[in-house]
Amino acid sequence: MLKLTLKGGDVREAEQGVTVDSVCRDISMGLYRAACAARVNGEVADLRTVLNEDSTLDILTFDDLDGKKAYWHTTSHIMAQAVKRLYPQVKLTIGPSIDNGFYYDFDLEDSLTLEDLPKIEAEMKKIIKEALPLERFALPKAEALELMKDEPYKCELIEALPEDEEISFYKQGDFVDLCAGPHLPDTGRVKAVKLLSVTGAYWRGDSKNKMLKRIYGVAFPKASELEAHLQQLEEAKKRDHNKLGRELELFTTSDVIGQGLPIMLPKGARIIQLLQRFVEDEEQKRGWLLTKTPYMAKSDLYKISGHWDHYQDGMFVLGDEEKDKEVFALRPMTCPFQYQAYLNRARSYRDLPLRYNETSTLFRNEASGEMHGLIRVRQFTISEGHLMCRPDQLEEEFKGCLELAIFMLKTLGLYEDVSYRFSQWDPDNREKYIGTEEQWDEAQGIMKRILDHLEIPYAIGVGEAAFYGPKLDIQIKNVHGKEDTLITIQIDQMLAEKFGMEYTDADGSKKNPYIIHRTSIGCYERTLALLIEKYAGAFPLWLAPEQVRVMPISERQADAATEVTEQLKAAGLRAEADLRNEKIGYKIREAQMQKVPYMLIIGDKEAESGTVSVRRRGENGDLGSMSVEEFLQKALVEVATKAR
RNA sequence: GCUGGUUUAGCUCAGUUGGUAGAGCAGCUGAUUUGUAAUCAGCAGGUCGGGGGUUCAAGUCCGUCAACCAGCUCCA
Repeated sequence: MLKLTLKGGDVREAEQGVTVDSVCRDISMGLYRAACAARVNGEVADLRTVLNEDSTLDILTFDDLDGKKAYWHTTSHIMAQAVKRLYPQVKLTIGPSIDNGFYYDFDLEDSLTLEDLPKIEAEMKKIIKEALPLERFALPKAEALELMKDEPYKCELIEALPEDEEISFYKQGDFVDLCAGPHLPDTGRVKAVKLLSVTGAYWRGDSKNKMLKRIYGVAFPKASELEAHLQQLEEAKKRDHNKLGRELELFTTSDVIGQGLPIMLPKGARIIQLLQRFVEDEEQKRGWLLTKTPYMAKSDLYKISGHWDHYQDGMFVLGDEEKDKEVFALRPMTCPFQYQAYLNRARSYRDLPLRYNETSTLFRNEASGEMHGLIRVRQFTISEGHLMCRPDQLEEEFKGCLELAIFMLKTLGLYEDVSYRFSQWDPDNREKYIGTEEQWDEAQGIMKRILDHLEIPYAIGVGEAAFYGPKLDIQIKNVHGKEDTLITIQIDQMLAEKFGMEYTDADGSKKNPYIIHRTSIGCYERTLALLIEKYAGAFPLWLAPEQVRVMPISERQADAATEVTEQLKAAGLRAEADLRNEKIGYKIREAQMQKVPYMLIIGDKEAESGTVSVRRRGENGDLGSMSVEEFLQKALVEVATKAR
């Protein structure tokens, strides 16, 4: 008999050679039906796994991440089988599970559009109904290649595996796929499936390769869960900054201005102004010195910095090197400009650290397909800064930059939504970077020590570094789950040397300072986009473009309403009066839709007594009546504390 | 840049086999003077994304360019 130690420490006895699946059945039929995979001695495995020794056994259901992965991965195989049945000439590639479902990439000459998805879904339902068992088998490499001889992409994958490796396959009915697993025991375990979209994707993620057709989908054990998930996707769409930001008249775009060049409307511009003032004031408190540097420079500058060789595709170049005496380029980064400020005079070790900040507008010639709302644009304004320091100051200064970024994120309410990425270079892609291997090892070593010392939990992003150095990127996901960099802090020990930036040390020797590139709040456009989604357009009072809407019940109270509005404005609140002869319910509805935080309602009673009836955005009843002064105090405190 | 989709009034959308554009909301005007999420009536608003082509005739069919959306690649 075998001893199986279950989750929670229970020990069960079982026959030698029992499958995990039958252990599940012994435990309970409910668990048997819910099981997706198992963790056997710490390794994720199929439910068909045969147990021959004493083991720890953890049954994974759809509620476990690895269970979910097996479920979705199996669904992707079902989809591949369905596509293969409908389009026998299709060539299979890969089909993994992802964070929120699965996809499979196909090489198919026929066009494949959204309209084809229901047909594929129907075929998948047939396969599910057939409840085909998924059977695993392994072959030596030569036989694996023979088996997959009609699948060129599979052969390419097999070729890349070690010579002596046993290559695993999964078979369901007439469909066989190269796959490491694990999988559900049979296709009948999948219940509610929905195919969501069909898009293009490069083979092996390389734009030089052929573009394949990718189908995304999702599946759940219960139809109601699928329904809820689709509902959630719909809700997310409503928060999408690109939709909401336009509806709330924060920004717009224009065909004749061009892609990636949003127009900030008064409300959006106001929010950015508020953020900018807040950031600049906070930076000043923390010892940062504001610079104002030009938006463009001669190519000479970019040749020194390395941008000309490593970033030219990303720059807007004015003029032609062949024909023109001088060629200019709009700046894609602030670094080389602020370095010129450093170079203004000789620096002593006593001058360091020197912290330069700038509200810096940058221009990057992104490829046409990359632009997206306010997240990815061609012109943006960033709270950029460069800090020159001595080696002994590096960690403390890095920490200061990080603390500033965290302070900003916490104030905005975004801190709980971010994660850290330690972005390193890719040694196999040398032409992307300047500097030597030794310099990279050193810079990354320093950053690693600092991050570990500060106990920053990070993921590593290979190949995500800037061309001049490693980065700590603070990542955030948008409402659709897509991740972007919000804030970045970088250590650079290469550009100071290129620019001849030095300081005289205590012993009289000349040294290159370390440079920290950093942003404190990120670029304002992207940060605004994330804020719109975070708050669904209902900004905290201190950031709301319109903070108070004053509404008289009838024309009789118009003067009182005007007076109250003026009083609020004089105290610094952004207040507007709605003096139209409309029903009060109508006015409230409009203010609610525009997400105005406070509505002040004035009837005869209020007008006489100098009070207002206060209503808070999103709430059904009024907070009650209070004097104008009382409201003002309350609101000003809320603004001052940046309450959320 | 690549794959697919979309583009009709300020917004959300109708528009039949190709036969010469419609609704609701918003806007304007008037009436209503209103107590908590849509008061009533009228008016105005469109080179159907731009520019070509096919046709007796194009919102509708076919190129092309642009913008927007999803994804890939790239990136703050």
